[in-house]
Amino acid sequence: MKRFDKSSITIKDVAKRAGVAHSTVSLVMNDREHVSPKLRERILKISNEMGYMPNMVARSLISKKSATVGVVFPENPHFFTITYFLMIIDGIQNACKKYDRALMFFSLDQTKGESYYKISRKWLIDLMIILNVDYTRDISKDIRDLKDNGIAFSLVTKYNGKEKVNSVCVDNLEGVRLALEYLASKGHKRIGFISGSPNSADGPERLDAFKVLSKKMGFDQDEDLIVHGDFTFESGEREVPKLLELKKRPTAIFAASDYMAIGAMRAMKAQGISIPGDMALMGFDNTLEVAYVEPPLTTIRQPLQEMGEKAVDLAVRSMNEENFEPQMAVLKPELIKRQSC
Amino acid sequence: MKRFDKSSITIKDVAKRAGVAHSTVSLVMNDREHVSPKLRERILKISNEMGYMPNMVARSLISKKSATVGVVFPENPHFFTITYFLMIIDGIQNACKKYDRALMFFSLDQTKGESYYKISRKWLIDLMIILNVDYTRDISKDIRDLKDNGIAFSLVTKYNGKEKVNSVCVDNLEGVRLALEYLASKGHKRIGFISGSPNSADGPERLDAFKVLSKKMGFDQDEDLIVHGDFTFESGEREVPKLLELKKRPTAIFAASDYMAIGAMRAMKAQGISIPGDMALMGFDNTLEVAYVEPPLTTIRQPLQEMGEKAVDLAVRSMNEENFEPQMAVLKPELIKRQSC
DNA sequence: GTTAACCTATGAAACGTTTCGATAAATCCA
DNA sequence: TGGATTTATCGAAACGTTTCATAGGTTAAC
Repeated sequence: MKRFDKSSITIKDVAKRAGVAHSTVSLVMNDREHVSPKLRERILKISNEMGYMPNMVARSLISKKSATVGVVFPENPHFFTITYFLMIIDGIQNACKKYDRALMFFSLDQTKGESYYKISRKWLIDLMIILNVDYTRDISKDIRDLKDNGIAFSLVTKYNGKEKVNSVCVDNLEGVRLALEYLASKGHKRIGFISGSPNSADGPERLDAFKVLSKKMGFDQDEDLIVHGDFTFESGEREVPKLLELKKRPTAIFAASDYMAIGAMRAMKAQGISIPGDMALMGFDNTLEVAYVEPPLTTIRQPLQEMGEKAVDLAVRSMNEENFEPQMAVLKPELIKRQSC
Repeated sequence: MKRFDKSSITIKDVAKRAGVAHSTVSLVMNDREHVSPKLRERILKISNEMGYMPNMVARSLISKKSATVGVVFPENPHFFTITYFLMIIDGIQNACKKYDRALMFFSLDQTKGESYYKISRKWLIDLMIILNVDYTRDISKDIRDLKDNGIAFSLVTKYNGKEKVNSVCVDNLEGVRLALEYLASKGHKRIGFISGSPNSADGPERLDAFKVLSKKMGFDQDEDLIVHGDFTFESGEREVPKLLELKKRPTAIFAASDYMAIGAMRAMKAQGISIPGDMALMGFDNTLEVAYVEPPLTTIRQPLQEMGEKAVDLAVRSMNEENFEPQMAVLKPELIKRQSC
């Protein structure tokens, strides 16, 4: 096993060259007071000449802060191909730039069930973004550990535990309302719904919203107009035939995620159903792909990038502001009209 | 500014509880020899009870290794929405799991032109993957610094400098050949080409391959059958009209990237051109989106996930094997037949 | 029964920072 | 001018590890 040891320039090297104590150089590097302007100037010049670069790891060890944003993501074989998450991450990366932090990723299956808190301790992550919590797993102890130890974090999902935490989510009721009102305006009153995963925050919320609003708006109320997916493409493709087989077919289908809508679209095409001619189709999320499908999918946009950025903003505030109360940011969805309705 | 200081369990805490020196605990934690089985057992038990977790930062500082893979990515406003890179990253993440390393990202615009080497020193990154080198920037000094200091790295692009380095790329000549032979087999002999960015490795390579092969295969050789894009959607949309305006139109268009092909597709649709009825269209890459466009795009697959994984594999080997010679891995492309030809 | 060889465990030093109390120098005020 | 106050700089300690030379304690060999 090779080692690299040609050591790089440290704060002590700079100090020696400048003929001062290395603690003084440290003060300069951190823009702290109590250093005379001319000495500061001189040290800065020398450190530039020498190409000094602070060692973030040593800094991290002593200060117990890491200058990173740690993103914890759920077990998923091909996480980095799921554009839903990636748009959130794009927002997170934006924020990283703003706060000058590097980005670290931790996959839950890799960390073998280690708690969020343990991950943060292990890597001295002081700012953590938690994506898409699995509701079958009880994370309340974990959340408490994070809070008790003063680690700043946000969830990008709704959190139902009793602890007050930073979280960012979309207004699902409003999103479903936008969709249903739009479909109603197109004359639909018999609407099929493909629900999302019951083990998430969004799945049940959108389902409830659909039930409540479709009743209120006077749509057909048959039990079998609702089928149950899990947000994935495959589940959309699998579930939509149940709607198509109904003696009395819906005139529009609303899927609780874009992936399911695209899956449904494939299944519908396979049966020769024309969209929107024979049947209208709507999705939810506005992920990257949906502008490219044929027909381009009408959907409800979740402001995913904003959500990622906001999650970091909140965590940063709870780190910096003395009496910051953790908060839930509920962002507004938006109707994106394309050609599938 | 709040601080979190409720300190966590360290190796010394475990040592104290076990009544041994902390260096002994260290030996146990690292599975090193020279510890009697029964003591090892006891220490392991105690450390589990106490929930000990090694501090990776301290470990990193002393060992000058970081247990991470650092990915350096090019300046790009929305990097995390570019599926081309993300598929590579998905492969890198796979490898991270395999080698039990965490993933770190460094955006070149954020690091404000810091050299790769400086980034690696700053964060003690000992394994680095460099995505998509900009050929207008001379990185040879940077590359030499990395090599001289024993930092393992791979480029995910072809590297033309004189230093031997790990790199992973696709066989562009073969890819273009697959595309052209397929088009020829469909009876095309007048083929328009949209080239990629001249500041990359792949752009000029695919362009040259097109020129050479299209001559060899006896296709029409008009200068204006070639237009110049930069791999982006917008450039495809912008450039393709030049081909459509030709007095003698091509019967097929081959774009050097999928994004350009999709852009071209939009422009062609806007002019009422039917694909593949009026004109065939091929892309290159097989990014995520192209299966969803209408018609689904026939393209040349780059094995992006494999490339990401291979890049890490090579870097790991050059770190672990005493006399490992850096190598260039040229992966084979593959023809993906869909419905645009 | 002595010496050599080995194995286990130890303690100190090191990694590159930040922080903090102490000291020295400079400035102030009377 | 001298004491008090402020400012500038320093040195040591700490962060949580790994590593390495060394000291005891066993065992093996003669």
